[in-house]
Amino acid sequence: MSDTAEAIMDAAERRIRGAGYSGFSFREIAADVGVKSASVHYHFATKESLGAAVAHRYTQRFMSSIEREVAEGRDVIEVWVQAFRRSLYGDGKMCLCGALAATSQDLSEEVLIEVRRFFELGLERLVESGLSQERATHVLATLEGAMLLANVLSRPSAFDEAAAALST
Amino acid sequence: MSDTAEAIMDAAERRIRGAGYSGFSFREIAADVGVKSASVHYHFATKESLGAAVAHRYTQRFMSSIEREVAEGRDVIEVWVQAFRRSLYGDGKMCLCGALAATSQDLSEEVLIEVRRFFELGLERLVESGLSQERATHVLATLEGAMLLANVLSRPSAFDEAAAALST
DNA sequence: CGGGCCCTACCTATCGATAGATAGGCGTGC
DNA sequence: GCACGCCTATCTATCGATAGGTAGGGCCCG
Repeated sequence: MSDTAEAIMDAAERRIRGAGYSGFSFREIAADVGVKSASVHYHFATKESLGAAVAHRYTQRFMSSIEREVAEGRDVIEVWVQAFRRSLYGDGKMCLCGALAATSQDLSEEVLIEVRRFFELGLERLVESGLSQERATHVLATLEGAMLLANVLSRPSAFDEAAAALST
Repeated sequence: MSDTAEAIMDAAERRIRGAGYSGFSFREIAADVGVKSASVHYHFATKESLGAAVAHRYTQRFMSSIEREVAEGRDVIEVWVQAFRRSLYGDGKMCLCGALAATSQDLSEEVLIEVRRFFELGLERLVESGLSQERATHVLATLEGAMLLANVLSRPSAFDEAAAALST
């Protein structure tokens, strides 16, 4: 994976987390990176393949981070809350897969598969950590919803308010 | 408000709930209603004004329904859970304002104001019903996140799993 | 060594489709 | 007769995608 391809994925990730799948274009990404839109097509043949690649990388990174911290013996719920919280307070944007999931009906199959994978893997990890299926779904839903509220209200503290009940 | 204008808002609401703000066009709406795109512009000068009008109507209807049911003496949490659940099981789509909020960074100010209003009014109503600020935020976040998961996973039962903890 | 060859990583230019938006005309009913 | 509702036709901008070309680096073969 070349530096340019990485930079393209970074730019696409930023754009998607702010404005969803329809919220970014090859020209914008190209401008962000400093190349022409045709060069973005060189690295990613279609918009779908770029979207899917970004979602896949996001999921890998996210789950790896979670697994590493859980392996350190930290409380599972706390690890998940902090993973989302870092992302929110870091740049004030949505969870990438949350932003994509909200408009799931205009995602191509290729992208949808990757987005679903994020949520399925997430629930799987939570259940493996000892939570019931109900509790796992509740935790993931609350964290995604908390990101949504904090973002749209431009009030990060809304995330903490919503997530507080998970820790008790 | 003419029948056509109502039909335009109905069509826009359906499209937005499935694919977000960028996920609908004047031509699609026009085809849904059975007129030409220029006629949609006759009723709503700009896409922004249509989006804002739809979000405003959605909020009004939603809050009115909630208030009516709460006035009947039903449990507040149960009323909120059922309001979202009906929408999900009815047509398998997102909460309109949730779908818009997820891509808040590419909404115009006009639309963003209406979307924010939904969440601010919602929190206000929940607090007025006796919930703490934290609890109100938790409930709204969980319900929005539960809609998100149920939709992207095409598994309505995920909503019930996520929301179950709210009723206990 | 060096010429031929292919590959990577970009470029310019352009395609057809579609987006939101507008101008101006036609017909119906009060 | 004029306001309303909808039309045809068209505009400009932008979309994802493609065609075709170029600079430069590595590699093999004689």
